[in-house]
Amino acid sequence: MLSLWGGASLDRELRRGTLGIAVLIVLLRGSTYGYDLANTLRRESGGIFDVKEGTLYPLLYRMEDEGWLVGGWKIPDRGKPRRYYRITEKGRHQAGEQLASWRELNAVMELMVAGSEGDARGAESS
Amino acid sequence: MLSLWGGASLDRELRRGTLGIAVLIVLLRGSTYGYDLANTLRRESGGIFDVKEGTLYPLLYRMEDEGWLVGGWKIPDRGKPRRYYRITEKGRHQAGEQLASWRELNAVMELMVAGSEGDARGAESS
DNA sequence: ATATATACATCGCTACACTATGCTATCGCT
DNA sequence: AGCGATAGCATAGTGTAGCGATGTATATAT
Repeated sequence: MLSLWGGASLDRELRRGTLGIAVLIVLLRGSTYGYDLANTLRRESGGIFDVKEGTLYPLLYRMEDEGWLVGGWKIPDRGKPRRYYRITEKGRHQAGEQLASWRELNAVMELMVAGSEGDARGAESS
Repeated sequence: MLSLWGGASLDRELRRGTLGIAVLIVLLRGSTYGYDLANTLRRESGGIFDVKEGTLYPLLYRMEDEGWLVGGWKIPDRGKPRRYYRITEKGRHQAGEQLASWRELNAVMELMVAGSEGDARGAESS
């Protein structure tokens, strides 16, 4: 693994917090379970969200505690029991809020970039 | 000041990592010191980046360790000594990389949102 | 039989943001 | 002269999240 950000496509730090939004967004489409959620995230993000069990399950528990999701067991005809998560009204609201925050943050970042573009050089006013 | 995220301080997570990019971006304009950097970030972000000393200084130390910044003391005619940070070539490169990653992540997020927009309702296929 | 995929759970490590605190220097006010 | 506010850097302590590792268990493919 990389120490801070050196390589890799996208790093821990960048994904932080964002993963939560992504989970809510996917759950807006309908209820699903952890394993499937992980695969969906991995597939649709082109591998950027390569979420581990040790990350995803605790995240889902926290979201359930917050009341954004409700989980329930389903026993399929064959295979292991799955815990399906459905987004609540509160969670739906959160998804909207967090997405708005994300976009605002994005706008702020781009503004700051624009403010730096002109004088990127000529910095050493020592 | 943008209070979103259910009050419970989840925007912390969202800022994580992003703050690092923001610091690099501001330093692209020229060298500056911690206190001023904090104010610049707060002002230009409209309060989103309300960075605390306990966050900023360790972050600057880490970046210096990584070789993205070089710090040096300057004694002003009046006032306390300031530690000015200048971005290195390596840091400049990092800024570009991280910004590209940030934009890629942003694009992925918007794609997933678009994929959820149609069936945001009608989810409860319990 | 054995490997792989499915599926959930949790311990333990590490990193990091944040609070709180401490220190010193200067400025403005009275 | 006294005092609070602001400037400016530093760090110990706390809480929490990501994630690797590991465990459990079933189904399918080779």
